[in-house]
Amino acid sequence: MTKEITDKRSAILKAAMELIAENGFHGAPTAMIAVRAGVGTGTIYRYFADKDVLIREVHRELEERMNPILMVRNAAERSLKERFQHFFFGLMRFLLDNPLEFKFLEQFYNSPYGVAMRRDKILNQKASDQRCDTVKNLFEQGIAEGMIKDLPLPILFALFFGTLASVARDHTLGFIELNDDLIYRTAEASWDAIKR
Amino acid sequence: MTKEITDKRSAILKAAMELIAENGFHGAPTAMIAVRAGVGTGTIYRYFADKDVLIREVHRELEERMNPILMVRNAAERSLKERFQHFFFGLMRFLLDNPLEFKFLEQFYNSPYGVAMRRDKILNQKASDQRCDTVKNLFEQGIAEGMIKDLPLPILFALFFGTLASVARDHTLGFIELNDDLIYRTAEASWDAIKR
Amino acid sequence: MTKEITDKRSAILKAAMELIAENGFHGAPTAMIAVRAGVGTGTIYRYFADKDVLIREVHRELEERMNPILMVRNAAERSLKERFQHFFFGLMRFLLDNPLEFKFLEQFYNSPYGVAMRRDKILNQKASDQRCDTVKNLFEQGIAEGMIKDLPLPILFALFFGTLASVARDHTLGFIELNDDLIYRTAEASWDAIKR
Amino acid sequence: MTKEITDKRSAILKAAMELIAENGFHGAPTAMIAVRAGVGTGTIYRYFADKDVLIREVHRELEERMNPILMVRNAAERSLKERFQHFFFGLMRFLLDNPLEFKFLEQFYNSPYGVAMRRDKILNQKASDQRCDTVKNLFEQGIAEGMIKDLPLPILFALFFGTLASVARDHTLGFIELNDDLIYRTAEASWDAIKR
DNA sequence: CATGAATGAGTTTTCATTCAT
DNA sequence: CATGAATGAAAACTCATTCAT
Repeated sequence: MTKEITDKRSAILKAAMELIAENGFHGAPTAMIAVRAGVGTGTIYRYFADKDVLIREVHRELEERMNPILMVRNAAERSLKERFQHFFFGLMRFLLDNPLEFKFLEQFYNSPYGVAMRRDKILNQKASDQRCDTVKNLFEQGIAEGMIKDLPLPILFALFFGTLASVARDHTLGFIELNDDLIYRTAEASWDAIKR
Repeated sequence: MTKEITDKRSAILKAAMELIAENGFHGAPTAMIAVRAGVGTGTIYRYFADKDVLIREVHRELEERMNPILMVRNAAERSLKERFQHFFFGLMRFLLDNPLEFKFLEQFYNSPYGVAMRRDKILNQKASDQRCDTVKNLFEQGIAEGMIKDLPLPILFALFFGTLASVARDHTLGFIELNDDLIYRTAEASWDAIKR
Repeated sequence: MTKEITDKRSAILKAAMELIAENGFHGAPTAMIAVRAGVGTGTIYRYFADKDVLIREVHRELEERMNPILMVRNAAERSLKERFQHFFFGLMRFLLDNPLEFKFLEQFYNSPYGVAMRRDKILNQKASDQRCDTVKNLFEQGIAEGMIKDLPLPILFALFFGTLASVARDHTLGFIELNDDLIYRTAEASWDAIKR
Repeated sequence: MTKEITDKRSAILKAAMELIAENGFHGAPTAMIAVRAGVGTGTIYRYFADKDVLIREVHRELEERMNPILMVRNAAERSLKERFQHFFFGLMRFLLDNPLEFKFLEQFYNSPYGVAMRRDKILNQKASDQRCDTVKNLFEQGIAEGMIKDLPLPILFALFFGTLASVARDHTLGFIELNDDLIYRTAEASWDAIKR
C-alpha cells in the first residue's frame, strides 16, 4: 500500500521530468503528465500542493541523485588533478548518460524556478559530511596549496562547469560526437584553465 | 513622423525584450508587452505578423548589435592572444553592460525558438567581410599555427563562451562583483585552457 | 450519471444549433453557446475538439434524425406518386416542425462548412440498406419506367427540393401560413413538374 | 472629380461584392475590400456609414441591375407561357453569366442582412410602372385567366424561383453542366408545375 | 476629401485547479 | 485515497471603426 503510493508519486515525478525535458515547460500540462504517469489528473494534487511544487520536487530529487557523484570519499589519497578529473568525468558521464535529466536541468535553470537557487546547489554543497569531497573543497584546498589560481569560486566554477555544460549540450544537440578521448582532452584543457 | 512610426516598433521590441528577460516567456503576454510599450494590443500585430516573429525579431536585432563586437578589423597586426582577449573583453562588456539583453538571450537559446540555430550565430559567423576577424577565424588560425589546442571547434568554443556566459550570469545574479581586473584574469585562465 | 454527461453534450449541441439558427454563424460565439447550454466555456472543448467539429457534429446529428424520414421501407407496395408524396410530406413536416433545425441547415449549407458536401447528403444517400427507399431510388426507377421526365438527377432534385425548401422558408418567415391542404397541393404541383 | 468620387464608390462596391462572393462574409474584412478597391481603408467610411450599409448597398444595386430582366414591356403580345419562359431564361442567364453576383446573393439571403427583406424584392415588385411585366403580374393574370394553378403567390414563386436557384447553384458548383436545351427543359418542367 | 496607423472589444482556445463521486 | 469532468481566467489574435495628418 505504502509502496503503491510511493509508486504513484515516482511515476508523476518521472513523467513530469520527461515531458519537460522533451517539450519544455509549455509542452507539459498536468493532464499530459497524469496520462504518462498512468494516474488521474486529480491525483497529482494529492502528492503535490501545486504544479510549482511538483517541478521543484523533480529538481530536488535530481539533485539528490547527483550528489554522490560530486561527493566522493577517500579523496585524500589522490592528487588534486586526479580528483578534478574524477569530478569532470563523473559529471559529464551523468549528463551524457541521462540526457533527459540534463535537458530538464537546462530548462529548469533557465526559468523563473531556478533563478533563486541556481548554482548554490553545487557550489555551496553543505559540508554536512566533512569526510566527503566536493568541488568546492577541491577548489579551496587547491587555492590554499597554491596549485589552483586564486580566483573567486564562482569563476573557478565557471571554468569547470560552464565549459562542461556547454560541451555536454553540444553533444546532446548533435554538434559533436563525444568519446572518452575527447572528454579526457576537454578535462585537461579545463584543468589548464584552473591550475596555476 | 517616420520617426514616430519607428518609435512604436522599437518600443514594442524593447518592451518584449525586457519582459522576457525579467519574467521569462511565460511572463510576457502580448497584453503586457503592449502596456509597457505604451501601445494598443492590436498595434503589435501591425508591426509583427506573430508573437513568434516579434520574438525572433528581438533576437535578430540583438544579434546585429553584437556583430561589430565579434567582428573586428585589422586583426593581422595583433597577436592571437591579444585578439582572444579583445573578444573576451568585448563580449563580456556587452553582456555586463546589457544585462537584460543577456538574460533575454539565455531565455531565447533555451527555448524552442533558439534550439535549432543555437550558437551557429557566433560559431558560424558568415565571413561576409573577409577583412573582418571572428572567433572562428581566430581558432582556426591558432590551430593551424600550432598555438591553440587541436580540439574540435565546439569544444574550444565551450572553453571560451561556456566560461564567459557562466561568469556573466553569476555577475548578473549578484554572486560575484566583476571588475576589469577579474575579467582580465578570467580571460587569462580561459586562454590557458585553449592555448597549447 | 451517464445521463448527465450526455445531457451536457446535448445541451451544447442544442445551444449551438439554436444560436446559429437564430443569429447566423456570426451570432454564436463559444461564450454565448456555453451560457445558453448552462456550462463553462471550457466544457465545450471537453466534448468537441474544435468549434468546427462542434458545428459539423450538429449537422451530422441533424442528418441522422432526418434519415428515417427519407428512407422508408416497403416502398414496393406503393405507386411512384404515393411514394413521392410521402417524401414531400415527410420532409416538409420535419422542416416545419423543426424551424430552428431548418434555419440551421440553411446557414450550414451556405457556408464554407457545407459547400463541399452540399446536397450529396440527400441525393447520394448511401443505399446502405437496400430494402430502404430513397428519393434517388424513386427518381431512377421513375425514369426507367417512363413515369418521370428523363432529366439529370440534380434537376429533378431541384424541382422537388428547391421548391420544398423555398416554401418551407416562406412559412418560417411568416410569408404564408401552410396547412395540410396547401402542402398537399404544393406536392401535387411539384409532381406535375416531375412526372412525364 | 465627381467622376472620380463615383469611381471610388463603385470600386468599393465591386470589391465588396467579389470578396463576399468568393470567400463569404468572413473572408471580406474592410481592409481587404479597400486593397482590392485600390483605396484607403478610411475611404470606405466616406461613402458608406457602416459596413452594414455598404453590404446592403451592394445588394440594392444588384437588385437594380436585375429589375430590367424581371420587368419587360409589351408583354400583352405574348402568351403566358412565352412570358414565363422569357423570365425563366432571362433570370437563369443572369445567374449563370454573373456567378459572383449569384454567389453574393446566396450569401446575402442566408445572413441576418437578407432575412427582413427576403423575397419582397421580386415578389412585391412595386408596380411603379404599370406597363411593365413582372413575374407577379404574370402569376396574377394567369390565375385570373384560369391558366395557372390557384395557389398562393409565394408557392407559385417557390415552384419557379426555388427550382431555378437550385439548378443554378448546382451548375455553379459543377454538379451539372447546363446548356440551352437543359435550361429549356427545366423551364418546361417548372411550367408544368405551375400551369393548371 | 483621402488616407492608413492605431485601437480595443470580442473571438477561439488552453490548462491549472477543484470537488463530487 | 483516486478520479476525471467541469471550470473560468488568461492567452493569442482579428477587425470594424476612428482620427490626425
